[in-house]
Amino acid sequence: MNRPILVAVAWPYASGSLHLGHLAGAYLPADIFARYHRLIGNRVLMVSGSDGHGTPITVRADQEGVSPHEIVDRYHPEIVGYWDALGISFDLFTTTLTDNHRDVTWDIFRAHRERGTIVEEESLQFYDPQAQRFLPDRYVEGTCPHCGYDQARGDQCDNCGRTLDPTDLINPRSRLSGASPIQRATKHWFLRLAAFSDEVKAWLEEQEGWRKHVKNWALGMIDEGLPDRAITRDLNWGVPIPPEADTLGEGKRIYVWFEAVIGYLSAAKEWAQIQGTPEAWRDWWQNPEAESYYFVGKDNIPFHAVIWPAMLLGYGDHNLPTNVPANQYVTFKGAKASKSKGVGRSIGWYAERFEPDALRYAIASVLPEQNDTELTDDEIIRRINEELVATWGNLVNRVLTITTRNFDGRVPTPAALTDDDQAVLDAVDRGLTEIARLIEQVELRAGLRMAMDTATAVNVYLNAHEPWKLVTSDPDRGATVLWVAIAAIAGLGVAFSPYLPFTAPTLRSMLGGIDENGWVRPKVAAGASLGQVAPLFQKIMNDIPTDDG
RNA sequence: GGCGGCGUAGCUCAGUCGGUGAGAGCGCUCGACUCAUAAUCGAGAGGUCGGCAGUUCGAGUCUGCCCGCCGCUACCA
Repeated sequence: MNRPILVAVAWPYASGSLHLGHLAGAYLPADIFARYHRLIGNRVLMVSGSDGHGTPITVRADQEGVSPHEIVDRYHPEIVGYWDALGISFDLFTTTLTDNHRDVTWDIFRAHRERGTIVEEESLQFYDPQAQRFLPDRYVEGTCPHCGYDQARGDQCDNCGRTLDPTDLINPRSRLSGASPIQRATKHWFLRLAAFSDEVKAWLEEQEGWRKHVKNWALGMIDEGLPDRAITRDLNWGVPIPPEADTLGEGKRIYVWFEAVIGYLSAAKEWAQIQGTPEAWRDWWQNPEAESYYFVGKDNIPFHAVIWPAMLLGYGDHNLPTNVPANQYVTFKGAKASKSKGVGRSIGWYAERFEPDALRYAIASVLPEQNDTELTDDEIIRRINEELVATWGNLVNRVLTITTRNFDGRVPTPAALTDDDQAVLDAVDRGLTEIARLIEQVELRAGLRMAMDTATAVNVYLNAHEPWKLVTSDPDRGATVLWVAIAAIAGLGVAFSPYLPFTAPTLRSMLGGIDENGWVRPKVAAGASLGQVAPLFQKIMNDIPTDDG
């Protein structure tokens, strides 16, 4: 197999620290998927980057009295540090602040403008006459028409939770100056999404293997009708409008939702340039055999399952997503908990306290692929101690300890295999096949479960044949059983490797230096010297503060 | 309010096209084993599948209504 696989991962805002929800929602599943495909020999390109534009960044910059660029310069390296610490193996993790990204954005903008699907429209917007600025909805405050709350925002009432339009507010006022905002005409560029409704709908309907909530959501959105959507804003921070189209007046930029998704393409081009093969990106974007998978949270479904495909259709000659395996959310104490209870804890907090593979295991075993999933620190520790260490780590340790002690640190030489011996090896081979199928369907949690179940089968085999007794009562048989167990562990090591990339090479060297050789049970050579045996994972004792600590 | 998803054992979750007595992991109880990080293996207890009504020979699975949670609702992305 040698398929081109694009692994496109959501672009985090460079405006704050990421938490475990981000990791579980997008980055870890993307990495597991990418590592699997690399291992089976596919050409993987995994890209993302920090989103340098957008409201959260300008809000934070305003709060701190620094430039938005300073915010990005602070958080982008922190985010990159997470990926290094946890082995999230991007081929490129860039930002949206590059000239390359601007150029690609302009290219798509121009293509749509030429075909008439980006058009100029005039709209009325609130304007603060005192501050002399157009006001985003959330900068207009007033009294909620539904509940009477007097500090409702123009986009939503925080008291009753209803969605609002700024014109709904009673006695609207500007949050900047307190002045009464006036409605004033302003021109913006709009994307005419409706022009692509039929095409996107037909495409969505023929997609198979998509998650139910993703497909239904996207189709429902189309059935409700896709309105024209403004892609520029009255801002001074963002990708500029192409010069020939920058005719709407001062202080307008392309808004982040339009350009951020373009990052997948611009990052591929940037990667190709860095490689010194500037045309190489085409293999993932224009090769009809290429596949593309977009790992995002459920809040991002409309942008990846409807809007981005529409943008690509208008651009032409680029592949639409193969799948958008959007995850639900990880919740912490009902998602409403405070930082002190664990919600706001950064990935870095966990990365400093847990071995990376242990943390990856705990998160991968609760990936919210179907439902929101509740996760606590105690649950993470439980998964590591009761599952990872007890079943898999201990299996490796018990087998290699007996072997080292009785066979002079070498892989024993087996006699003829019995049916039981062959059966356990067959179970490992079947496990590899099944796990591969699950990973390709992006059912990563089930894949990991299957790997653990297979490890249990090997533990069962050991308990049934008791090699620790055979080594004295029937040494040939003992050698055979241990050889089988080592061969099984080698196969399991392959199955676990996309999930546990840090301990995968450690295990291979313990097993006598076997090579990585695709998604098959490796051959283990009798007589090979085993490496230094040590537990793959440490059990976590009570020295890590948990939710309540 | 509208749209979508979800609500299954103490906890975290599986249940494909409706069909033999509803599943897994962990926890719990009992037992086996003792090579191994007090790890492993086996057995058992534990569920009116959110509620009500309906379709059907038969529904966790389909339909309607209700309750609860999450997301979206186009100026957060």
